Amino acid sequence: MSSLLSTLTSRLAVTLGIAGIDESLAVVTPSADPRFGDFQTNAAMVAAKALKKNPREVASSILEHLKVGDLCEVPSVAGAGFINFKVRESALSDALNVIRNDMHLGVVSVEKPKTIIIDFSSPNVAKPMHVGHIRSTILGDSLARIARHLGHHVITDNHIGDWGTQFGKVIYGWKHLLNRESLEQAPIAELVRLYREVNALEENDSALKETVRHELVKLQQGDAENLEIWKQAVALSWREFERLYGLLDITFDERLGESFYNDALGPLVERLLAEKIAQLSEGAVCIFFPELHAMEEKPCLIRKSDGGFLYATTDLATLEYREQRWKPDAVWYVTGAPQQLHFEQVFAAGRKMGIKTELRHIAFGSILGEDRKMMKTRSGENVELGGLLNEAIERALAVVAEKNPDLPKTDQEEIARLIGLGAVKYADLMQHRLTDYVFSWEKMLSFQGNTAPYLQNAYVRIRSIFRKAESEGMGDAIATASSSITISDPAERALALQILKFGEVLHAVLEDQRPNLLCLYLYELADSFHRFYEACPILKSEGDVRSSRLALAKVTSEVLKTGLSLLGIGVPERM
RNA sequence: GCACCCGUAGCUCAAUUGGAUAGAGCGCUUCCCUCCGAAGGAAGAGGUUGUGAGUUCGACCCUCGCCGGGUGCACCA
Repeated sequence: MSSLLSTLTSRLAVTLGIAGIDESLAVVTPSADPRFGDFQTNAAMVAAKALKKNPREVASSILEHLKVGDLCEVPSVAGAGFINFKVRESALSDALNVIRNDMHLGVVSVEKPKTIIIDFSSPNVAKPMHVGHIRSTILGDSLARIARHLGHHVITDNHIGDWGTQFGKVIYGWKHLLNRESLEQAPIAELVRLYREVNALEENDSALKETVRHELVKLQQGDAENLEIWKQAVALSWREFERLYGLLDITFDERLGESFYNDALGPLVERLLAEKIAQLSEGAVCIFFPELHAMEEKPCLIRKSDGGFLYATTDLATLEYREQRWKPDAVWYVTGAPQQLHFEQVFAAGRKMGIKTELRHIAFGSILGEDRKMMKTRSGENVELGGLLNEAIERALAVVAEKNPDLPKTDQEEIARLIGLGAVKYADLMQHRLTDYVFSWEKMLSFQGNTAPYLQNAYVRIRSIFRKAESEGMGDAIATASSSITISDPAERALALQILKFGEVLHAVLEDQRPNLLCLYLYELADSFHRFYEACPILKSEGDVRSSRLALAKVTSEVLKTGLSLLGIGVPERM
């Protein structure tokens, strides 16, 4: 079923073809200002440039052949050569009635589904997840949800840091300083304690330093005891990670950490050397990019002079594994902007290895504290994610308890969970991902403005209308609300047009991996609804008008719920 | 030094292939609850989009030069 916009676009394309103009110029967009109609196309102006003709004349000649009378009022040429469309109310009603009965709410799946691997979150074992992981985790999850919703085949992979030099200290600490009880209660905290204590002891004790290093070497060589300790540390860390992912409602298809690729690193380096893709330089093995001007002096190191491997080595082995196992069309890495150079190197190296897959670094900015510096605790440490989420829920609970004290405690807690977690996620996703943003409890938990609670509340309010309708015996009105939507009032019209945009916005989000566009859309949808709600009485109207308005409210609530779910945010029925 | 990212209202941020008079929220000034949830709505003040050129019918967006902030740059991840 084609949407209003896509119908207009295809009609325009046909007309352009007749006029001898490139059909790819047939782009129709929602108008920026209602005074210019509902939709517009700039095709005439773009075409005029290529043809070296007067834009307005081109626009006029396009209109001579364009047949859209069934959908719009007579299109007009305006300004420098814009063509404006004002949709007929009947066409608007028709389009909305189609969407209302469409379980995908007007969202059309992509024509050619891709296999997309999304690599995100990636915490380090034996360390707590902290604010630094928030954006990767939330952004990656949302992109995965949206890509799936549009019909892509998505594989989410949590490439955790489960192998590294920190294990020398952890293992030594485990053997000599372990507190079993603490380990049971708060495993990661105990592992961190071990790491720190050994680190401090090492400072002035070179003999100990050597012992600790030896523990790491034993682990790398496969020593049974050390391997067992390592396995337990990984398992215990996972236990805590999963608890957080469960709270956030985030799941992964794969959890292939760095250690999974250990055995592949040596052979990979040897092969790249043999194939002359890599070479020895100052004792290390590097891949050089003399053909890439910006990276002439930025080689990718894949083996240290002491024989150890690096981050890039694991990434290349991982990439190769993914290529062989899934043959993906794209691999997306959701990590911070500072890692840009690293990924440019890995991608360039990958291309030298013959990998054609679309590789994208989905970079994002930092979360700042109120002081506009990287967010830290007062003592200068990373803010732990678990504590942050708990605080969000507690703060939300305080608000819910105050605004709605009559609700049962368990309901309040459930609502607070949805609001608190939604607030944290939304505050992150609503920002353009590349900009740094200032973390503010007050702003994200406010019920006013562009926040998750505001959107959740818009949904709740609609649900409340339906509860009221039922309690007042308007069951028949609800039943007939599925019969037909009729648009007449300007506020209804604005809401209807906004609802119809849902089908387009998700594609735009995925184009640049920017969920903030979906946030903006949902905020504008809630805004349109509130204006409609003010201007158009629903339950106080009667007959067809009432059932039409109920239906309009219903679709709005469904789009809100679906849209929020694609951001990983749930909605309560009341709050 | 080189590379990348960012400079938009007092503050926090948007702006749909380069489109029409650059939009929201917070804060500030006024209004609107005998009326479906005021957790809302209506109206107002607030801008040389860091800066100087260039390309274009048209530039927050593209090109070049400056200024300011952030990040990264051979054996950490």
